[in-house]
Amino acid sequence: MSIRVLIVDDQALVRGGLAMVLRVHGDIEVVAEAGTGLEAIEASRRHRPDVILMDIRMPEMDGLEATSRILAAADWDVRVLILTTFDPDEYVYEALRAGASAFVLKDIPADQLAVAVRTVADGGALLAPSITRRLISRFAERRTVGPVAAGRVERLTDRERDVVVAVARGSSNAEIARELFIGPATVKSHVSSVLTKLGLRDRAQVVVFAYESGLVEAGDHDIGS
Amino acid sequence: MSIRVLIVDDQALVRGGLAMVLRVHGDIEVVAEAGTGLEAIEASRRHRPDVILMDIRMPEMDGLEATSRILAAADWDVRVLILTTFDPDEYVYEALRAGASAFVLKDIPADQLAVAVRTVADGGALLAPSITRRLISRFAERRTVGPVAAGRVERLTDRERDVVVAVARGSSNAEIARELFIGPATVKSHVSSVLTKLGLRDRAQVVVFAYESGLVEAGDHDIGS
DNA sequence: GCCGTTCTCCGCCTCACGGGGGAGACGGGA
DNA sequence: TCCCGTCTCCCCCGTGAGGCGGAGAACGGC
Repeated sequence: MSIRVLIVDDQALVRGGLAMVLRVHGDIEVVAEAGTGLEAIEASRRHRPDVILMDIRMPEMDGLEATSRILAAADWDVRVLILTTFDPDEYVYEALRAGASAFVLKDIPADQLAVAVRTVADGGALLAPSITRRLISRFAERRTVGPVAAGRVERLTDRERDVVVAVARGSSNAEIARELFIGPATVKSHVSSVLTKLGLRDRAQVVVFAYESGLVEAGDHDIGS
Repeated sequence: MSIRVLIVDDQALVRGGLAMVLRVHGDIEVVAEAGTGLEAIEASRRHRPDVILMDIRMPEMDGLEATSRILAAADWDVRVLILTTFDPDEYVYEALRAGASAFVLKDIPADQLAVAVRTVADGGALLAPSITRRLISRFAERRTVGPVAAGRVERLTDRERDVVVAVARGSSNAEIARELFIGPATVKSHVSSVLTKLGLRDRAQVVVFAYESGLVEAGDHDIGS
């Protein structure tokens, strides 16, 4: 059971090179090639590949757009591996949002490319080391050194932190009072000292602070219930 | 110039195996081994390795704690590669926050481990495919399907979105008016329609909405200037 | 014992915020 | 042509929010 691959790149030479590199592996089969985003959509529908090697910069429709369209319309199991020359941030994040499973640079060694294809086909994901680095640091800075925020969170007392978290859920003072089993006046005084200690103006800024400092994280809770 | 590696694992057999696997590569040199977190700190200080292969579960002090302590105290260039058996979420995120450059599972093929060590030593980062997958999906879901938020953002007009973003930076109505070159009354009416359309109560909840829906993201801007 | 911190709560005052309602201008679509 | 959505702006009014000042109780350290 070989891995069926579709190669998408506007340069025929690149397509040929990739196909040649992959064909030497017995478990990988290049079933089609495409030179534009539109062709990629058409080819993927007809050949139903397991993995698509997708370039980004292409005429007619770029690889990111093609990726989201293919994934949105696919009724079979297909994964997209973005293969590009440069690694500008926007592309990476857009690609991940588009649903790509991998983002590797074209300077990848030939044997590593086959590994990447297998990894993706197996349901895994894979990023170029430099990109992984950025993604990690972007993720890691969340809880560690929020910009101005850092170094001020610890000045808050436990109770004040409770209040901040509640405020960051969108609760009013009265609601917070009920949640924490204290009087509304107490909530107000906690909020006041929080505002003073953090140099903020109102509860809206407290919410911003909570997210930026990592005290709460997007996805932690719901809104609008 | 070989890569100097410190191996940290509480099981001597595992340490030996890893050392053996790595030693066959001419460019990698195992300079020391440690069996606990405390030993790891001591050994890293003495041998100043380029890369540390770090297990998580260990007596005395676990690998995550040891990682952050080593990285915090290090005055030379050292990177940590977390090498563990399982892949529970908490560990991954804690490891990334602790400053690890890589997180790979022990079922990694021997030759891939050497690749991982070289990647990390080169300043890159690397995650096990399954973990990359989770990190990506965790990242991707931000802008796509914010819980209740999703499906409501698009009901906002362009101008209303502008206002929401401004509110989510912690701006007051007067400030937003200056930022957008419109009257304060106009800002109020935009904010009002936003509150109505989204079923929210006040601007604090708008901030929550903005973060939860991905309209703004932690790290996008500063607070407290 | 005294002092500092934290948590709890009270009042008073001011004002930005948000609801309600209305209105004129512009542009696109029926 | 008329209608609708959007953007702009205005009024009044009630209230929640936040600043300021004060106070008592519990706890722990000196």
